[in-house]
Amino acid sequence: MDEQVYDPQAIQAKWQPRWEELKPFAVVEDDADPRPRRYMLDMFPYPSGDLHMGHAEVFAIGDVVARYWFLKGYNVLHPIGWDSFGLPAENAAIKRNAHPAEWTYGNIDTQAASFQRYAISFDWTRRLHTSDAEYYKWNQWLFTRFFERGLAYRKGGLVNWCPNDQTVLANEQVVAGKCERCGADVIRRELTQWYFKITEYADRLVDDMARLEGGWPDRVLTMQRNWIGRSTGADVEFEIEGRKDPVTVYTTRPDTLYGATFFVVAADAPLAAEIVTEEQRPALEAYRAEVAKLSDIERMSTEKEKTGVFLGVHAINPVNGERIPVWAADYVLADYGHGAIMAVPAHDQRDLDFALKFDLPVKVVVHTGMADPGETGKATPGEGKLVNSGPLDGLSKAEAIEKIVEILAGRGTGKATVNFRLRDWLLSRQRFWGTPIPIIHCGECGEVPVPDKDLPVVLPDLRGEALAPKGVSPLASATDWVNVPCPSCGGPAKRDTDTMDTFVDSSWYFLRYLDPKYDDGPFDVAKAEKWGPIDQYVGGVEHAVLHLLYSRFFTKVLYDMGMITWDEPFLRLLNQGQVINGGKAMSKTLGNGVDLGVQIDNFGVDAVRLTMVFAGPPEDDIDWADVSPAASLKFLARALRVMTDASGAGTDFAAGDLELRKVVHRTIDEVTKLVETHRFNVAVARLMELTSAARKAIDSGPGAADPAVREAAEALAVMLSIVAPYTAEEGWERLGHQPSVARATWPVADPALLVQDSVTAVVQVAGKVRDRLEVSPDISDTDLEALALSSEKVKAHLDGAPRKVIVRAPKLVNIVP
RNA sequence: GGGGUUGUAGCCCAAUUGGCAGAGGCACAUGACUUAGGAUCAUGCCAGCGCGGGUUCGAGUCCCGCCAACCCCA
Repeated sequence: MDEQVYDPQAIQAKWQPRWEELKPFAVVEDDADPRPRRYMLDMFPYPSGDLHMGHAEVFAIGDVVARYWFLKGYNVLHPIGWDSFGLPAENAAIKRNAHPAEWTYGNIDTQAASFQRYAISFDWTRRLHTSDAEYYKWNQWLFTRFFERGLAYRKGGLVNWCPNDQTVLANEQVVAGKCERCGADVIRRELTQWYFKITEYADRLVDDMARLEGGWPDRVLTMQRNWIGRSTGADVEFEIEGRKDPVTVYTTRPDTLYGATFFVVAADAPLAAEIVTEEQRPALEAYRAEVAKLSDIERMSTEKEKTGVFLGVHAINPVNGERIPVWAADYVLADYGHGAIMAVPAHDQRDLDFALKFDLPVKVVVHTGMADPGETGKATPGEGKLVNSGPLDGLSKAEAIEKIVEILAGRGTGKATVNFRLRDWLLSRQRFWGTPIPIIHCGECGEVPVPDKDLPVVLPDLRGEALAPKGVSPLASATDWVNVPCPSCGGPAKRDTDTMDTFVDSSWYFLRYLDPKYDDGPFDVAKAEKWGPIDQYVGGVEHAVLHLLYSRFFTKVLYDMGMITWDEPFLRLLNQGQVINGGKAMSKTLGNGVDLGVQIDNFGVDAVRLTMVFAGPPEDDIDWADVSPAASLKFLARALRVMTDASGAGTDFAAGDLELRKVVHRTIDEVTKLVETHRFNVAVARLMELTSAARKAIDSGPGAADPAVREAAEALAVMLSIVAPYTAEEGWERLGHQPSVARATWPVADPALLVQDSVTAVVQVAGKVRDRLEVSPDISDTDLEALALSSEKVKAHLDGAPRKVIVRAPKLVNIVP
């Protein structure tokens, strides 16, 4: 019987074109539509070639949620687009002597075709690409608004520089001292760059995370909190001998001020060069050259041997007037706090390491009960009573902090303050394939934004060798493009030649989806009010601090601009795991990659999707060596056979076999709860049980004609469609329904069919099961106890009257002899 | 070094949130149907829950300590 043979490729070929006609997921924007709205968003892909196993997992998981919502009757927005600016396109263009757009849009077309085949429930009419001028025009428009609000500014300073990619990087893009993208060691360079003032939002970014509790994974919230790194402490002013103005340091431990025995300035801070004596200057210069080669991570590592140079001057401890030597060192960072610290070696390990290395005094001011740090080499950062600290003696840490801040404030030499680890977002890049920064530099007028009417500033047509990295932006070589009249005075001026970090593109794309052709602004404000914020966001945990932090920042700025009424973009976040192979991440170099296309050719789209969903909890990694798409295929064949066999069954469900009906409704009830709580793997297991129950009913129960068999098959088709849409659609048709199953209604369990006639009560004696009793589900504790105590099997284990009987009707009795 | 997550059959994973350790799948074994089986169907096998304590009538579940793996931060 041919129709019984399950041929996934044939079913795909049959349904894919039908769906393209039916467009079951196109959103109808109709204000009269009474259905509640839901916005489902997958992190959009970078077009680096065809889709791979990682994409297959995220999008399969996101699609389960989206399709579930469609079937539950929500008006669902589920869009797709491409994060299509970025370095790989540029590198490919250099290699092939081509334009980055060729590689980019070629890959996008490939991925789009794969998505169609993979049957994700996208509304294709909202497709966008961030490398389209009609998209990046609005990056420029937003940049201009940020500039006007003082949130985009240019400053000189030490920046992270990737010598391989020949561009600067944001702090977030430097991982363990290496370029996040290419792995090269990042070095520090002094450059003038554009920044977004994300630090102005640091407090709100921390505080508002309280509202995300429960909706976001805790670990992501923790990672963002750590990244922002809010700490409370104090600014303290120290006089430096020979310098007019005092120098401010930030400390989280102002209570230990009496224990400060030396003073450290970041070697690369301007202050070091300013105050160093002429004798010591050559030593400092040599030292600075060494330090420049190190990353922040290396500099702050507690493992690293401490280095430093005495600057030849002394500072005055403001509370006790002690003269303490001033050193330059690399373990203090120029851009954290004020680039200088008071060193308290007794109670800070790094300060202690430094003191021991250079033979500086160690003075204990907190009595912690631990051995003298000067002897042991172990600092005592814990709490205790203050000692050797004048007016602070005898106080606890909290009391001492309060008191010292009061004393300092009274003298005008210090104050309580909050400090952040978060730095401003360095957004300019010296590369081509990105959004040009819409600023014109004029000798007379300074930085002049390109007027809105002249946007977009379109990229000049550069290709091949012209894009090769050379330390300045390739845009600088496009002379015709660079030289423009100043919009303000009309005099000769030059365009800014840097492009924006591509994280700008992804910081607001979810708003552009609402109407990607919208021409009166970056997005339609009315639609943002209707659809936003995103109800469910799905993507990888690797974006825990980068993309998710930037998007939150943009959302808050847009809120402040009055363009949206919500100030957190993503209400719920699901981080799916990675697909690995043999315990290791799939990679080209390891040669352990698994080709998605080959898997689909062998097992079909549905089997691959099912494998992804069934492998385990969505947030866990999937080891491809542990799963079996062949087994998934087998199940789908069984399911389709059940749906086929049920096609002749009766339609009067109420007349169906009661036992099977109960299974059906219990399954509906459980699967619904499991999908709601994202336990998709368990939901699939329940569908497998339902399939087996229906199979048994057909073969050795009431038979294929029983209406309960149809009820089971139809519930199966609808519920299975969120994971395996092709198989479900084919089954739905064989059951005599019009396509598409995507427009069906999620089944509802009948409460009357969920109640059980009897349950098994377990009777334990001293915790050991001695008997099982079939009892009514609403038996009383007293009745159940009596029943249990009269059991012969129980009596056999009892010697006289029990000491205690615990009854949990209707499930359990435990008798303590 | 600090913080977090996880640890249940040979393997991937469940367990109504304190109540019979097993739902589903893989692998394996046996049988049925078969020219055949790497198809299909049926049946079966396998752990006492990472280790050690504690609370409790009762602990995979709660508490403490330890070990291991992974992830963040240093």
